[in-house]
Amino acid sequence: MAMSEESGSAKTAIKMIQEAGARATAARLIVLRILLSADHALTHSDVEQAASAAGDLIERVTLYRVLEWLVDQGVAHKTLGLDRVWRFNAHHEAISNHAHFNCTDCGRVYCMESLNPVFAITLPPHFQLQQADVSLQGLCPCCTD
Amino acid sequence: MAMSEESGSAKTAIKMIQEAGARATAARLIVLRILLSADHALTHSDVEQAASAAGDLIERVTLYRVLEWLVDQGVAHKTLGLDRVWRFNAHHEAISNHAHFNCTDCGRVYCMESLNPVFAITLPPHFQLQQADVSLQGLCPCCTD
DNA sequence: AGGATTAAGCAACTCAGTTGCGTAAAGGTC
DNA sequence: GACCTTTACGCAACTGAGTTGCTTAATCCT
Repeated sequence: MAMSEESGSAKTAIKMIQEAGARATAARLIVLRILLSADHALTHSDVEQAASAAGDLIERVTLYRVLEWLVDQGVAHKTLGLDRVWRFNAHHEAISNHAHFNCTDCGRVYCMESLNPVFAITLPPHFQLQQADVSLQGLCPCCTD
Repeated sequence: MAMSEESGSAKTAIKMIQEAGARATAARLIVLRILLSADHALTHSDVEQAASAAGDLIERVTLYRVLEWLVDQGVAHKTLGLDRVWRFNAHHEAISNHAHFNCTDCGRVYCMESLNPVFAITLPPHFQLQQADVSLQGLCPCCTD
């Protein structure tokens, strides 16, 4: 697996991984760099294609494990699209609970980082709330007429 | 496929199907009856097991098609669980947009019918909102210590 | 009851994600 | 810098939800 010379965002990627106290392997750097530079959440195969387009071939299973690992480390997070496919996203700064926007046309998923809606919830008895997510559906900029 | 005698909820099921202007087949009645009597959203295999427990064997593909059909008719609706499995639910009365509660322990999904949170959303430019869903995570009554 | 329409049933398939295990790479130690 | 332990990669085979095509059977309208 060829490692190209480090760019600005790659350094950040290395830092993020090393701060997690783990090995900065080629696959992890490549994947994290791709996630960081994307403007929307990427599927496994999106990442695979992006890597391959850059000349980096990443093995299927490795990619699954890297993505899962990034989520476990808190470096990335994942959302389930309406097509039952996980999509991954990474951010330079830790962001709080935020909404996701699913495009009903192209299927892309966007993180609405600044969108943290406040709403009051009163659950039925014996339900213990841990987290609340907002999922938005509509048309993304690429798909608006 | 054996049809047992009609109970109260089954009549409603028949009505709901006939009002959709379609054939009230055995499979559709059985499935709809099961969905109506459940207190939480059911997976394909939940329905299959419930039917089989009642002595009604429903073919895999038929079940998929019935569930999909019920959703298309607006009689049932479906939500994606965190395990990437669709869960189905039916209600005697049409209910508006509502939140879903995902139990992080047992995986069950509950419709919070009376829970229709209001929140203000301002999207980035060129995003067109069509729908907003709220997904809750936590412990359900079965799983609370 | 008869006949056109529509759904059920079966088999084979797709596709995202997983598991097990042997090999290779990372990074600390001498 | 070479060595060694730990950890990740790579490969193959598997799982399980959901789909598709096509034949047979059931529904229900007249």
